[in-house]
Amino acid sequence: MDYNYLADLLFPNTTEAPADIEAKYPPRNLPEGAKVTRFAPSPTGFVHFGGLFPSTVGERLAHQSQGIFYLRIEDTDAKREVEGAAEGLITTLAHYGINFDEGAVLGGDRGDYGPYRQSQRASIYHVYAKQLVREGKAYPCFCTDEEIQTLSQTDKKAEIKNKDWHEDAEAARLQMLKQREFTIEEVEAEIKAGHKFVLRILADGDPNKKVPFTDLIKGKLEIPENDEDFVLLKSDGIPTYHFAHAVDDHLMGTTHVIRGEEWLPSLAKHLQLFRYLNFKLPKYLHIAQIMRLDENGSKKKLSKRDMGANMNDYKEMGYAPECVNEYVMTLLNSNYEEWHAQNPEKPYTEFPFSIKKMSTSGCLFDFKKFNDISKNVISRMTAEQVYKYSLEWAKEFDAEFASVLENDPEYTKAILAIGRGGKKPRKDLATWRDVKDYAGFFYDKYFKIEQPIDERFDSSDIVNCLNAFLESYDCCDTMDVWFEKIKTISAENGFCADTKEYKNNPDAYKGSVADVSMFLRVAVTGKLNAPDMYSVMQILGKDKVSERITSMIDSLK
RNA sequence: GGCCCCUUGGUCAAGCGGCUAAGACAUCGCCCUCUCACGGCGAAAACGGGAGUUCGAUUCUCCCAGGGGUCACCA
Repeated sequence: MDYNYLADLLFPNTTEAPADIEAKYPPRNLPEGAKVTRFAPSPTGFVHFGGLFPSTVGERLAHQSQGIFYLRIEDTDAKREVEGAAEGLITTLAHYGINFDEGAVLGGDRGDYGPYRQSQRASIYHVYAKQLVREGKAYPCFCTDEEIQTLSQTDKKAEIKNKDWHEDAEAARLQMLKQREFTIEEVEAEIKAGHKFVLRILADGDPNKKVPFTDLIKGKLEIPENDEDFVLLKSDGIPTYHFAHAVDDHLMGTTHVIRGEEWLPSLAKHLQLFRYLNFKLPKYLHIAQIMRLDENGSKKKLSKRDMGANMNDYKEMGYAPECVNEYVMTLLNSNYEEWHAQNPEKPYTEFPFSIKKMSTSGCLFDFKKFNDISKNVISRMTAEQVYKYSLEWAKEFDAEFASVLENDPEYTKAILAIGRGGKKPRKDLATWRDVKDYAGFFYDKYFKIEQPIDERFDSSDIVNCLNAFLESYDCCDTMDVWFEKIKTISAENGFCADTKEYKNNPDAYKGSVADVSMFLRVAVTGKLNAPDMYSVMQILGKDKVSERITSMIDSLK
């Protein structure tokens, strides 16, 4: 077989040699040990939670080593591509602080190792494809899609759990193997007839032979050699993931390939390809998948459509991006939480991220844990920050609330400052959406009696206590004086002023000072639970406090 | 079904041949307390099973089981 002739037949317009391409992609001038990593999504939708892991790892590894982190768009499948998805991915990633040194950015590409969109690199792949044909390592296959589908029954594979499937697949493989035997004349005839072909690798592996391989996360693995003549170039001349991965990561100088562990089964193909192409193999990090629980209680890979998968949803739910980062970091490096506890003020980017600390097994997404982290992050913010972020959120998702918030910024900030800034800050907010529930009662627009006063109390007693409070209330009182007055009112109306005493002897009283406080709380906030009443009243102001208490009294008469 | 990966409390996980097997979240008590939140103290809760190596296995090896992933001209 004259492979050179075959190569020219298949790629008549490809004139460059691999060496010509290599010259355009010189080694990067980086310090010793610098890592070059990339995030390489296909533009088929949004960034999902699972995608945040490899991108965060890549970003950390590169920037921690003064390396390069770039974005490559794997748009090799026009059928699945979603209009505007690439731009959406870039925007979302930026929202989570994932910034790229090179690659696809809004409005074009940046960097000397592009193009960074695979659809624009067809001619480059063809150079290497042609080279493989010349060396007898790849061959054209003229089988149609339908033929292969029928043979392998892939559309029925869900039902075929037994050996049938295996046999069908084997039959398909043998059929395809025949393609290996085509003569030059036959290929020439097919080409002349205008038939399309896919380019397949001529696999030389024996799956019974295992090659040792070390993954930086998984450790030592045994990979069976590849014997599948997988597709390099689709019939439209665009490469498959496998081929594009090898060519691009080689040319772009990727030192560490970071991807999900679902790629492990096809690693054998990649090892073979790098060997065929004579490329230096990069290091690999196969990250364990994020899981979710299905309705039967078993773990499944978290995928699109799943609750919590779409990162754009987090914005709407009101989660701050730094909360998401924190959670991702705790899952990525188990010692992150400890470090953060010791360095509460430092951003996560100062944490010494370590590959060794990455888990080998998939974890479940835990909203409870995530919310806890979120509460901690927000509790450390200033009232000013909380105001800014919650207003930003409200402007986008709750315009009415936004206008209420910014109607009197100082008032809102005073509210948000309650219990904030001390050693033991309140942790009421996990999301910006929570602000409305937490502090809505401060605004007349949202104030209503949500939880009534316990029915076991006599309304005349309640009215008496509230009236007594109104008479004695002085907004200039200190907290101590304020509370002493409530105690006095309690005692005068048959409620125990001392809660301990009340506990010891509950039958001697109508209730305790805690109950009297509850009357006030419901009257003023409409709720059974609220932040410190003294602070609430201070911020609300005497007029508003009086108005609400009076209103409660009227409703009880 | 073949192949590959994974397996410590409900969840995330320390551990890397000898420990009363950390810690965090969640749960449940108690304390603090005007409620809630915070904070403090405490409780309950785990090495999937079986062989082997070894004086000694959560830790090393093998087998099994369970879970997950993958088997496209998708990535």
